[in-house]
Amino acid sequence: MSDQMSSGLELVGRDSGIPLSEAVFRSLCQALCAGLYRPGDRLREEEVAQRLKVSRTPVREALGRLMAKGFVEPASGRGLVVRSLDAAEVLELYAMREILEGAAARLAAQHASQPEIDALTDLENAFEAQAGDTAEMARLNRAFHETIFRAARNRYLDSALQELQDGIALLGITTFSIEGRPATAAEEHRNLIEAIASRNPDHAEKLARIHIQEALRSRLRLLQER
Amino acid sequence: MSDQMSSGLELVGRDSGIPLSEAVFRSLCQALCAGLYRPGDRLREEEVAQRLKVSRTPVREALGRLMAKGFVEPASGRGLVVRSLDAAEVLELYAMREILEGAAARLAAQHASQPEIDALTDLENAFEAQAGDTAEMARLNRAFHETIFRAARNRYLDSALQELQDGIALLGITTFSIEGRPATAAEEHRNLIEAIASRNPDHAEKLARIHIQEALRSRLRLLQER
DNA sequence: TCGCGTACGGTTGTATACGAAATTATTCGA
DNA sequence: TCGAATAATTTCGTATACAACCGTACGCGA
Repeated sequence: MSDQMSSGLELVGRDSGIPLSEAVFRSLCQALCAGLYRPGDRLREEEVAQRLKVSRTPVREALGRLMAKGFVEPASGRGLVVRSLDAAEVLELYAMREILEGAAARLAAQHASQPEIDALTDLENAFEAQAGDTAEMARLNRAFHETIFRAARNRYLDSALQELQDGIALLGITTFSIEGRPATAAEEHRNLIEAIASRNPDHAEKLARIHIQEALRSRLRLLQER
Repeated sequence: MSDQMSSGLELVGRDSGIPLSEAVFRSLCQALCAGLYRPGDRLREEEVAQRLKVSRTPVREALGRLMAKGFVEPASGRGLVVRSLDAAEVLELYAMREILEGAAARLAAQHASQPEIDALTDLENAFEAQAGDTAEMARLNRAFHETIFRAARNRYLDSALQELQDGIALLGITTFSIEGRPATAAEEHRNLIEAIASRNPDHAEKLARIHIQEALRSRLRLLQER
């Protein structure tokens, strides 16, 4: 634990030569993913500026980017509010993910280099070595999928998938907290790696789509038990 | 022709209650698509601000959004420059479009309402009624595709496809200036409408993918004859 | 003549100040 | 007591001013 947890919302990476607005943006992303701001919460420029001890200008820039990403939306006269994904949007998000992850797996089976395939195996081993640490599992899982994205050799596909991943991170708690989900996901990952390594695009796409469908099942179970 | 062509870059929609930064953003998008700024051109905040007769603040916000869309990129010390798509990127763009348009057509075959199918037919009729006006053909073509996007009932898919369309608009001249391309496209459109109307997802996806592949062929022919 | 260092100009990054619009609270009247 | 109108406050949108950074060009020395 950091000794300066305070009320959260710490300015990240101020030491580096990155612009302040970038640091503010990252801080807000982090705060949103950490659940520091819950959906429906107001997000006022002045308040954020004061908490981060910067002026409104860089805050404004960061909020603009957050709005472009769809994380927050304007609430007439009351500043911005953190958006929440309704049930329909969750379904659409996973439907889109199925399309894109399927396509990425197909392309990865065609274009992945041997080092990339090795990296997938390494990440998967690390993933399975993690027992109960869901946060670390989520991190490794994301790294695994991002490796596939890059292996697909299409920057538009890559950035679209990154966007979706961010949207999922916004949903909060990961599905790996569900009993048995990590083991199932691990097996799906292993099969997918094998399909990619054996250069079988059709099979890779099919397995990736099934993987996302299973992830959706877990997600819905998680949402409904609230 | 407008009587105020001047040197271009007119501030659009200032009368409405939209924020200035939004108006600046639209103006710049328009200018970019119109080829007023060519790839490689510098885009300085101060210069744009003066030409639009606003301060740097809203210009800065607009340029930030343009950068997020990948239309411009920072050139250290020299402001921003308009990005150009190299050959590899064009291929990736169309590959991504094939994936997404295919998925959209599939979903549209499942979810399109009768009014939407009628709208597609109307737009296609209007498209074929246009003889030589390539600009109007491009507009109708985009409306046609956007109707399919919406009919797919997935807002993530829709926004991703809109982004790609913007990227294509950035390429400049449309492929409809090629001899015979409008007629070919029209036939592909008709076949696609029929597949959607007869609720055949597999066929709709296949036809949409072929349509994009043909569009890419035309695009490459256009690029190579420079 | 070539290389290095310094100085200058240009460009963005950030802060602060002002104005407009919308919302909310309060008060007055019925 | 309830409704409507007005005033006050909050919040954003825009402008302007200042500071820091990065290239570039010029000059000096080897």
